[in-house]
Amino acid sequence: MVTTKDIAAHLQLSVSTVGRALADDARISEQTKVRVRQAASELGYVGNRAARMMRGASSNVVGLVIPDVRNSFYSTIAHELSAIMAGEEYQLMLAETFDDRLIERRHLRELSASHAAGVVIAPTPNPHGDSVNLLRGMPHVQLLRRHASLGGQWFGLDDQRALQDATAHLLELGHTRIAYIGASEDLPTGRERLEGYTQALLADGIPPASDLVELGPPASPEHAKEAIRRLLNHPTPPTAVVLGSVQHTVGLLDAALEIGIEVPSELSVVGFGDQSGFSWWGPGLTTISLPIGDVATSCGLWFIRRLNNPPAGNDPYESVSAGWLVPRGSTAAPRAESRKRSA
Amino acid sequence: MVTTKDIAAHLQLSVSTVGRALADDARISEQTKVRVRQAASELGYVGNRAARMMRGASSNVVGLVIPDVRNSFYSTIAHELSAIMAGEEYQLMLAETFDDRLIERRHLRELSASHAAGVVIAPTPNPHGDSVNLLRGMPHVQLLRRHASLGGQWFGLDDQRALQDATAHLLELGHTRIAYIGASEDLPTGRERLEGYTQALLADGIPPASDLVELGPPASPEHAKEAIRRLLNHPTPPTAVVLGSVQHTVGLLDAALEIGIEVPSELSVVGFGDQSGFSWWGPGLTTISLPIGDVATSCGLWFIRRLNNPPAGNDPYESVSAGWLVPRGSTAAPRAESRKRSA
DNA sequence: CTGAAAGCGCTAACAC
DNA sequence: GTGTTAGCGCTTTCAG
Repeated sequence: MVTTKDIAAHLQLSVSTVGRALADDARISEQTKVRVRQAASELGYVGNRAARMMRGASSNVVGLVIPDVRNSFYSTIAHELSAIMAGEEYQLMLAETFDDRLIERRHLRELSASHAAGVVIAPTPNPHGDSVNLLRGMPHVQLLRRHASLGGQWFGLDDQRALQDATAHLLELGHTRIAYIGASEDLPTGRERLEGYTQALLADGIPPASDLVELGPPASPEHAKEAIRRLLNHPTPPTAVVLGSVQHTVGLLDAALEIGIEVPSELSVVGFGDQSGFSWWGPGLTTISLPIGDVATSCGLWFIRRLNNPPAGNDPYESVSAGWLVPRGSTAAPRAESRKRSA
Repeated sequence: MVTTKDIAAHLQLSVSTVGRALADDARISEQTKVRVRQAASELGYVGNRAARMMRGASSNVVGLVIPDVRNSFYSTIAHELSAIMAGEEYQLMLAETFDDRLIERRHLRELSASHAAGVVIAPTPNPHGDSVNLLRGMPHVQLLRRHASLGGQWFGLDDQRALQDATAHLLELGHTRIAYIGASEDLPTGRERLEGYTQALLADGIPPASDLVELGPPASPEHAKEAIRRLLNHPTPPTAVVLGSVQHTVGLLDAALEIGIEVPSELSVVGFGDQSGFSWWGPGLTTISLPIGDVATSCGLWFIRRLNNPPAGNDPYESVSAGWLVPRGSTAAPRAESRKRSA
């Protein structure tokens, strides 16, 4: 291992001069700087981060704290951030929480103990008080999900508008009994999405019916499977359903094939997010496509800049990206019989 | 930050005694150890890893070097490893190579410079000499892919058998003109898979035809799209196709819908791997399901054990897991006309 | 059994 | 402009 000492000996200089030259200190002559830099690259000098960290510097590690990387939303995010970080000499630490606030806390402790340069986090529904404190001590930004206690820096989606558009699409087709299966309200995104669904109905003068709303854990396809069974056993079943999470969409698509629901004649379906395979399903899934990759990229670039030149204050910053409806075959006007029945 | 010095002061001991007690040194009395341990936990002492690293210790970081985490194979692996590592006080560093050996080298340099505890790697087709040397200096294990120069520790799939089984399934149905679209031969897994395909044909007395084999970059769905067009424009087109990579499978499924290929009547298809959505596609995709999660788990557990008690030698260790055929609707006997034509 | 002291590589105060 | 020195928290001689 080549150290500053080696360079100093090689050039008959003191370690401090070498250190200063490498740090581009104003007090060092240009000539010396050049000599030092050259010697450093010749000898293959690589700064010892452990030593720097002992002097209070932070590491080049950025933590990515997310529920589950198998979810295509989060693997896309991991990919985009990893690519950006690698280009900027940062390393990405992967930390999965499974929506468990204690696991989340453990990861944040670990990141804090290792003097992480920063944290990008999609928080659990209700982060632990310790987690809030730990994050206060590290530069961080929230992604997709947000929790007021974790500060005002956030990059996310317009969740309300996404569901509003999805629901409006079904209303335009003539549906009136529209069900919603989505993430529970303890998640901020869950609240927003439910609100979008509700608002769209109200805008059309349709009172939201609580027996058409099925909320559950966002990471569970099973919830959607059970929910759709319940909904279809209803005396006057819905003629359409809107999904409020990727995993619920996956669950519903599986269930529809298992049960043998006829889409769109028996039931129209609007999915959430657009991943490989949604276009293959049955007549093609009409869905809300969301620019996850772009959100992650913006977030990554913004965060890097912040890490490289830390701002004095901690001004809130929000970025909201909108999705768009991708019409495919899974939505159609309700059958006459259904319309009559629901009238 | 609580240090050993603080504990020493608190207990009227020297730092060395505290350090030794925490390291469970034999020379320290049991009583002192107990006192020290108690004080440590009371004061909330957390060892400073930077300081330890300066003394030559390695970090608790395990690098995961893979082509692209958006690929479901690799996101599954990232997930399983991350879960195992978190439980053992290790942290998982995500490093994507995009099958570029220079990016791979950069990641390995970074991991080496940060004294990573170890590396789990799915190597690029032909790793750089520097990468080989860097890995020699770190505990490591190869996953899925293997390269002889990177040592004999490897966890992977029985690639040859997977393709042999897939091809045999089509032969049993009566196909004789069976095409193969898969990863290029510079990838060890690519060679194995092609070999499996070839062997199955030979076992049935059918000479492999080079114009039915389409090799290309494994991460590119586009390659499969172009390949299937070429194959179908053939004067005597194949009646069936076997895929030799997940991305090629995705590409082919997309292309089949775009072009409007009738599956299985016009073309039988056997996919590679089984991910969410494959069962939705058309009549359901017959495919080779592969136990990626299990392979990753075994690999993770084995590697952790190795990190915790490093063995004297570096004996080779190989673990091969087999996949299995999942028959669905995308394969059927060839049409009489096809059979006649190819006869 | 325990303590004192040195040193890992780097940076920052303090000289000149 | 450059050199000297001290110290970050820990482990590890070397003394007792």
